[in-house]
Amino acid sequence: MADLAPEQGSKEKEKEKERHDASQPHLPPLEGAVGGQVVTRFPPEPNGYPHIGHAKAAIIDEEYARMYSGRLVLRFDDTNPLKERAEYYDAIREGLEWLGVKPDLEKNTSDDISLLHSYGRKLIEAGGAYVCTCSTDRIHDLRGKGLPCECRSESADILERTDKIFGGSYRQNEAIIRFKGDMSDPNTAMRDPTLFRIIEGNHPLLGDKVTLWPTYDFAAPIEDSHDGVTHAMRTKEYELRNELYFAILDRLQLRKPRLLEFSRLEFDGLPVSKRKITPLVQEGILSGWDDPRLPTLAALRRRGFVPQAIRRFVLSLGLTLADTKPPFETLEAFNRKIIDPLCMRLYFVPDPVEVKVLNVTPAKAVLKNHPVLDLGSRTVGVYDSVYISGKDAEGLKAGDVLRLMELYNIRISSTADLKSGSKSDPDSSESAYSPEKHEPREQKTASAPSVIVAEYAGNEVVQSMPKVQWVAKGDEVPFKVLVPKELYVGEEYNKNSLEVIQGFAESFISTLKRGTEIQLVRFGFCSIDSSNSAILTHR
RNA sequence: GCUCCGGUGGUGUAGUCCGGUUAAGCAUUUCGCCCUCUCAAGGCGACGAUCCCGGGUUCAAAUCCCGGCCGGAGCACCA
Repeated sequence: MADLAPEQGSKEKEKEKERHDASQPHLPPLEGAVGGQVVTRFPPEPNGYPHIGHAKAAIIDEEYARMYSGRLVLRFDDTNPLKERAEYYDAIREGLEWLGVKPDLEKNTSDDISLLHSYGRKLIEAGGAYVCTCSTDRIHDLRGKGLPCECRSESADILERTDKIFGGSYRQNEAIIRFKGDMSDPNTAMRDPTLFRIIEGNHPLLGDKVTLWPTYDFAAPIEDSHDGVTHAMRTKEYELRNELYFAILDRLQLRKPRLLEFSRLEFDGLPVSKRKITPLVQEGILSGWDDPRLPTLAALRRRGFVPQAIRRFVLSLGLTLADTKPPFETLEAFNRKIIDPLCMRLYFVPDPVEVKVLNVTPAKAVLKNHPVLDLGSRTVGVYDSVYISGKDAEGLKAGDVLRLMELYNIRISSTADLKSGSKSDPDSSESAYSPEKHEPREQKTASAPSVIVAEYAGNEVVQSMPKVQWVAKGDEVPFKVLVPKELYVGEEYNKNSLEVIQGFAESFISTLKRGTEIQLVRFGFCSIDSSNSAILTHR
């Protein structure tokens, strides 16, 4: 209700307010933070699609920047031409935009390549680094033993070597620049780590003009310092490199940001690693990087998660070093609460079974799109037959009474077909539609009756009466719901990671746009994926 | 192997720095009840942790100290 920031759009203000609502999970205070002067940074490497792990880092970075009215820098850490690709810069930008993370500045580490080079040269000149021409094996070996190599000594040709490496006279693998640390330091990150290496690749932004590339260890501290970052957050696997980070800045006499670590975010069964995902995408087992079984932002989005839920979820995790995998259900709970009031309710019957109702006159049912909120309604004509789900039909016996939601009550007269009707082949679909191409698994159906006969049993809503959703015969459209399961069970790809549930839905469903979030009554929340399919977001 | 970091109910966390005022707050899950023409949301409630273990310091320890156990990370010319 504050009357501040009059120039800001009120809609924008609302959004901002919502996002930082005090009643929602929030982060602890930042040590050493001064209002208006905090600068954080999100430094992804453009080497893949952004996932939930990126979301955690980006959201924390942004929350802190906003919390102290500071600034957020998005810096693409693109110092390895072998891995970066132009499409990934875009994918990351898109992901952030969707998340609602708005950087105040966007830049690339590669923009500063000459700055980085000059600091590299400066470091060598100050005796803080040297050119090493040893083989990778030898370096590895000596590092393990805690012993220095000849290149390290102050010997003669250091100037010559320096000119050579900056002048581009060395080829890939012939020389690197190493930090002069302590070869016997218990922290192996300090045993003369690599600061620059030669990569004769094609950088998406700089092409092949540059071949001497800084490593993350060198670029990160300098960039952070140079970008005015006051609080640099990274995941805890970098902890051992903090010492190096500060040592580099010390020797270069550059301002030191504060460093904070937090644990990585990953879900059980939902691997984030490219090693596990890429092959599945390439082999076509997954539909792409937005396959609903993936923890990528694109997948979460396609599956029906909203950014606000991801933000709340991430904030609820807090800043902790403990390595744990939070339950995916928690994310679902956040999402469910947010989307529930926005989702239209529709009827879908898996495994449809026809119910013919006697003694009834054709009716027009007006179905509410939401039980309590005013989201409008739709009208469905019912002659005398409807479909209900196989599961609801299963236990019925003559005399049972149930309510077809928002229609009328029926009393079962006969389920005779149940017994005579095939106990046979559970995989043969008794419905007219046929499954499309590669469906991993068909919904298994116990012997379902083909037609149940019932009679009209009044229209009174009785609290205790079972209520089931239905689809009018004649109004039905074949519909399938993709149910994403764990992609990996342990180290193994889960062959049943995508279940496909077939059924009938109201024809109205096919008018919905892709990406529309709905709730299939007594089934779950779903994101419309095509005119005849949806993805289960969660129950 | 060496070094570093973690270890609070089924799960994720708050509290730990500045020891007592909560023998442990919140969320999620599960289970009840209420509401309800959904197995959703909402409301209420319940179950559930001797705060990894063992010592020590103290009138008092989840909180401090020591030892151990378990888990993770790093030891790349990746980030």
